[in-house]
Amino acid sequence: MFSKACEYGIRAAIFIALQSLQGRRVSLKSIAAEINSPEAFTAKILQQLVRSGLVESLRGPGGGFSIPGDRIAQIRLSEIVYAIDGDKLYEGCGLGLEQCDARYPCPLHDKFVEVRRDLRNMLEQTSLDELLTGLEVGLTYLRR
Amino acid sequence: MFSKACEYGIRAAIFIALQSLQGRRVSLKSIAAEINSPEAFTAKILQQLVRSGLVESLRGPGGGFSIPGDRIAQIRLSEIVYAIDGDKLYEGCGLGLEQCDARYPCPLHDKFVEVRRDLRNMLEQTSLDELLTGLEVGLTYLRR
DNA sequence: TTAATTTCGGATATTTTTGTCCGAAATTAA
DNA sequence: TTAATTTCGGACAAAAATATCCGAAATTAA
Ligand code: SF4
Ligand code: SF4
Repeated sequence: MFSKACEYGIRAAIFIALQSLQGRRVSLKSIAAEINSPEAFTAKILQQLVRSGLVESLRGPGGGFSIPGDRIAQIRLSEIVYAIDGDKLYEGCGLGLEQCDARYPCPLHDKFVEVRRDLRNMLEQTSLDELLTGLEVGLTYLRR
Repeated sequence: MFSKACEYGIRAAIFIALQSLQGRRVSLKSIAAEINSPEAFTAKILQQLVRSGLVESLRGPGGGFSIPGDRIAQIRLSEIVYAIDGDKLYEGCGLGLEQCDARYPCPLHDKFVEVRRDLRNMLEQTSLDELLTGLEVGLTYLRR
């Protein structure tokens, strides 16, 4: 459904948020270890999130990544997906018939648009903090 | 949403079905031209559909691809997708957290499963002939 | 039988996605 | 100031998806 990059991005964001809640900044190293992702590749993705303003970073000893407390409830999954995958998710038609005449939609059109809209809605309505509430038991659930 | 291979496969199947209804067998060449897809790549995909028993092929002059009339109403989009992309569509979790403990689902779980189930239902409930009925005006809509 | 047509199958090439390496820049602390 | 730590950025590498090439096999018709 999503690209690997997107999966890593979401998982990383969840972990960062979880630690930020407890006032901890987390290093790339610990993130990659926690979410079980390739370190250097994860770094690239984190940079995208930083540039998009979804995550804050600080260099040097004691540095790392964090998300300000008030942002955790604001940030939606859709923002993370968009920062990484762009609007790939929202454009075009499942059949690859992007230029088909919208005035004569195929029978699949309504159903297809509906499924995609549902996915979009889900991502837009789900904030980062919502994902944390189910993880109170531990971080096990972020690993494969 | 789908792979390119899958898109070409669906479009090709639609065109073959449309022509088969009128008793015409269609060549790889005409398929690729009609659905605007790379010829050799399309050939590979058609072979997958043939091996899966969704499409019939005949070699030699006058040969080509076809779908028996009675099969056109039977074949579901899900079968085409499955023949090409396998069960990629149905497995795992959108976050890539496949081994997370299902007893402690994150808040996204229900929503995510629902979206995927809707997509699956849509594909399973849509037969090839349904897609044809919207195309009576012409084949223009199969091109980009 | 011969030639033409068309799918089949394997090898190869290109592009995109995923992943790695390494040095530079920033920050902190000794 | 120096050394250590950590993110940043660009170049590079590997893997997967997409796409091409070409000859073999099957079929048809002359
Ligand atoms: S009408 Fe059918 S083919 Fe056209 S965009 Fe909608 S789903 Fe795709
Ligand atoms: S509970 Fe959450 S993380 Fe686990 S499979 Fe479901 S959606 Fe994915």
